[in-house]
Amino acid sequence: MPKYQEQLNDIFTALSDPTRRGVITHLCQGPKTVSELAQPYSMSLPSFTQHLKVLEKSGLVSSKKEGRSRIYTIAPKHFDLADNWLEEQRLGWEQRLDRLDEYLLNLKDNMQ
Amino acid sequence: MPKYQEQLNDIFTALSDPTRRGVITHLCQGPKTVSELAQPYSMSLPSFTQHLKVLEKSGLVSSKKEGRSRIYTIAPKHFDLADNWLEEQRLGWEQRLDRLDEYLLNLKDNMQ
DNA sequence: TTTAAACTTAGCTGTTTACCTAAGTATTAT
DNA sequence: ATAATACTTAGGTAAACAGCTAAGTTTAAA
Repeated sequence: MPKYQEQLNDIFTALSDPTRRGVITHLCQGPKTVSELAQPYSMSLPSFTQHLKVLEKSGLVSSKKEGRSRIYTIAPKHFDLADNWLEEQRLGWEQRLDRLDEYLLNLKDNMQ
Repeated sequence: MPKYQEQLNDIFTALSDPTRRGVITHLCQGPKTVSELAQPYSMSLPSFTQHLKVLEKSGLVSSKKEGRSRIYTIAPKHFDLADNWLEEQRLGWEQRLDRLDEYLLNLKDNMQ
């Protein structure tokens, strides 16, 4: 499978879970440690860090270790991949609808 | 779980598979039957129609039976949910970066 | 130098997902 | 009426996912 497709798989998989979307929303307010991120959720830490790994694999966030904490940061660049894919689809059907419009307008003209 | 969150779950899950993204891209060219959609994929029909069900559950496509065929159509409105969520996150961190910029500018001014 | 904090690793369980084959139903063509 | 087309349903398997507890490691504080 092409790398681009795998990236989209990972990104959309990462976004398909409410806990992970929540983490992203929190990270938009700035970098945070694992325990800061985990605090709002009633989930064991190992379960929670699994979600963080899924997010990091997708490239939507990155992390680095500082002392005994790990700090997560949002990685805006990877959002563009998701955005762009959605935008391309939209472009596809809009072009199609434009052609359809044109066709219908021609049809109307020819009927007068 | 709130309905909006479940919708996002379903939409991003639907988009997390390359076969399903492919179907969406094909449907952007106009409505198609199950067998037209299935034709490019080397997969059993029951496996393929399962993907179509996932897509339909997400609301990204809709279908109706016509004779012995089922015709699938893209449902643009539901793309906005995904788009909007991504846009909101982007807004979140951009506002934060703006505040940070302002802060740093002030800092610089006060140092002169 | 012990103790506490902040993760991390290992290993287990139930559920969902992605595929398959085989057989069934409904509609259309002959 | 028969046969072919276009799905649909039923049921099975292997792998991935989301959660858990218990036990480890590394770093910082007392």
